[in-house]
Amino acid sequence: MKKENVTIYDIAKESNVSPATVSRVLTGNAKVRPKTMQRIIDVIEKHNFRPNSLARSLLHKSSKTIGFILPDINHPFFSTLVQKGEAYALELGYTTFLCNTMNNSENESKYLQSLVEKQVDGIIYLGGRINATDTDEQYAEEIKKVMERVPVVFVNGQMTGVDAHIVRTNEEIGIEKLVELLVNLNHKKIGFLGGVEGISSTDLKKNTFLNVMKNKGLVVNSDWMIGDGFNIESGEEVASKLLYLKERPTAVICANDLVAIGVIRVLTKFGLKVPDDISVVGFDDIYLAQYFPPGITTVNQNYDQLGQTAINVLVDLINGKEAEKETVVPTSLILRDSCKFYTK
Amino acid sequence: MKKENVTIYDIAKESNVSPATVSRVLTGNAKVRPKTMQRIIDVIEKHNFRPNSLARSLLHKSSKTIGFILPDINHPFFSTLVQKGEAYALELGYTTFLCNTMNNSENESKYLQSLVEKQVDGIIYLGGRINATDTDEQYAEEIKKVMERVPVVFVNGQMTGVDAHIVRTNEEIGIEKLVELLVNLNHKKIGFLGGVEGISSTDLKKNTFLNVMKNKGLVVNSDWMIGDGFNIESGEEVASKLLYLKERPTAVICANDLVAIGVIRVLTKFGLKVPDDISVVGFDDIYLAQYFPPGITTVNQNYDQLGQTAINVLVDLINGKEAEKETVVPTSLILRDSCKFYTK
DNA sequence: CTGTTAGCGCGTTCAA
DNA sequence: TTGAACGCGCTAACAG
Repeated sequence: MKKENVTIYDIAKESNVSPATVSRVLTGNAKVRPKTMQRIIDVIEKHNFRPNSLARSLLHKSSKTIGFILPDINHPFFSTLVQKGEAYALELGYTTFLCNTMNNSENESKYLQSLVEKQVDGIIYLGGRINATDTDEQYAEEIKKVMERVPVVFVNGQMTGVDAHIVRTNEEIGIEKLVELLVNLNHKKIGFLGGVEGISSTDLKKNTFLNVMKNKGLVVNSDWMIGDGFNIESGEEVASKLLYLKERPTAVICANDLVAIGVIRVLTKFGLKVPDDISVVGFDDIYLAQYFPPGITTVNQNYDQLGQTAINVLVDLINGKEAEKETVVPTSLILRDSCKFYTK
Repeated sequence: MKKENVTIYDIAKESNVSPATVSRVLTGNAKVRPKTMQRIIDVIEKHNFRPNSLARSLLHKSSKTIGFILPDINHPFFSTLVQKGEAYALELGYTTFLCNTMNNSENESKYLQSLVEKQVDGIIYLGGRINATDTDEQYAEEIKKVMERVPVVFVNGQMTGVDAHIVRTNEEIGIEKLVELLVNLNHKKIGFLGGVEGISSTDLKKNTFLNVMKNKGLVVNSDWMIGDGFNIESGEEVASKLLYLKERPTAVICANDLVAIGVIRVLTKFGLKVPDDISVVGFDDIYLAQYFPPGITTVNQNYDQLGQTAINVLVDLINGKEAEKETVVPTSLILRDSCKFYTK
């Protein structure tokens, strides 16, 4: 099935010019006599010739390619973010490699290697290892070695001991806004559901939640901070535990919208109405949040800005420019119908 | 920001061997004295050296890379399918380029070019241009030129005049099963909602629907075949039109699950209960179908098999083997709670 | 078992 | 305005 490759030599020969002239036409880097140019273009079109970007990249030591490492392309948070980043990178002349690790740490290593070998100009790192609150020493070493060769930007993550550029959502303020909303709605018993201990975004959200509650003089029952996961199933699981409690919270903040969906499902199934009997809020503002009944009040991730900023920082790094070490992207509260004034 | 590249020459020099020997330990293609090997490995590790796969691919004329062209990575059908295909390709030693065209035909051209230039070994084509019932002549020419250089597999699509290998879902049987289910549930007034005219999968589904209905001796009111789109919004829109009809269908088949979700939302909002007042079924069995209340009866796409088959066919083509010109992947009916026996 | 060499396809000197 | 020649990093073929 080998198809013979047409090269600039073939084009050159057929056009009675040198390969260098063909190259000039291709790149537009130098003047070529219009007549000659036209002749060459005709031959190129005739053979449907495309230059080999491998050879070009080899020469330039730049592939105009950015790699994305992400844990799960099926999770709407990541797919949305990646899409925004990709679109913007394309505008800037970069194509992208999407590396979906499927939440598998081994795959992260493989892909990291692969991206280096493929000579990407930069890497955007999302989730996975950089989401652990306690950094694994070995992983840190690995990424540091990668960073010696290729600039890397972490999105919503960090690794202790790794001096990477970071772009992140302001999750603290997001949680703060949610708590304040619920408190304004007269809720005093508020819980936090879902997430995974040891994952930095969860830990950060939980800590922020506890702090804000404390500042408001509100007590958090430890039974109200449970859950283990980021998907709908884990939301269902945690909600069913909630049902057995003698004293239930009147409102819950969920680690993300998927968890909120799971929680709402189970509560509804067992006869509790959202928001009438219990208020539920999420985080991320995924596409579904507006459509899942009753419409989920949540915190918008500002996907556009997050994606573009990450790319901007990375491209600056690629070009040897200075860049902010840490950029924090603001969030906004999205009010829908999953929470309500508490009247008791 | 240029980081100087370590090459096998540097490694060779420092290990007091020739570049060829370094290459041998890298590839494992020939024997090297263990002691020498160890010395080389040490130097490689010391410098954290990784071979440049660009150079390697240039030499081998094979990049061990597969490109995916897809219209929308945010659509769960595509993201799920791509994920399955990608995972399987990885097992076979191929990394993948994901090219998300964002439903933009220009981007399809760009990415097609880009993949050829990047010397991918093969291309999996999903959606977009190959989904048009009537093929655009120009697009056909373009893809034919690509196919002269790189093997291409179409998934759930086709182009008249383009002799491509195709792997597709058995959408006809899927629709047939849905109609039969509804008829067995005593429904006689059945509609088809959503989809876009001129998109082959829609046209195919609609035609199959009409044929099966005819064979059952059932009449389809043309007011019951409406809609324009594949997302939740379009489902909402079409459902609101349904509400104004004097005579409404007692059951509707939706072009996909997202449309079904939109339809259910609006019907519910206006006081019609699903499935009590009207039965609604979808297509694709996306992740959400089981979770969106009341749980959507649908047709499973068999993502694993679809993805793996596509990759298998493509890899066969890459290796110059014969492959089935068209492979049809079976579907299965997934029964949930969005339809019900009609009792009037 | 190891070294030398050539060439994959391209773009950029330098020289004409 | 054009051409000749080199080298990007790697590996296969050939010698030794």
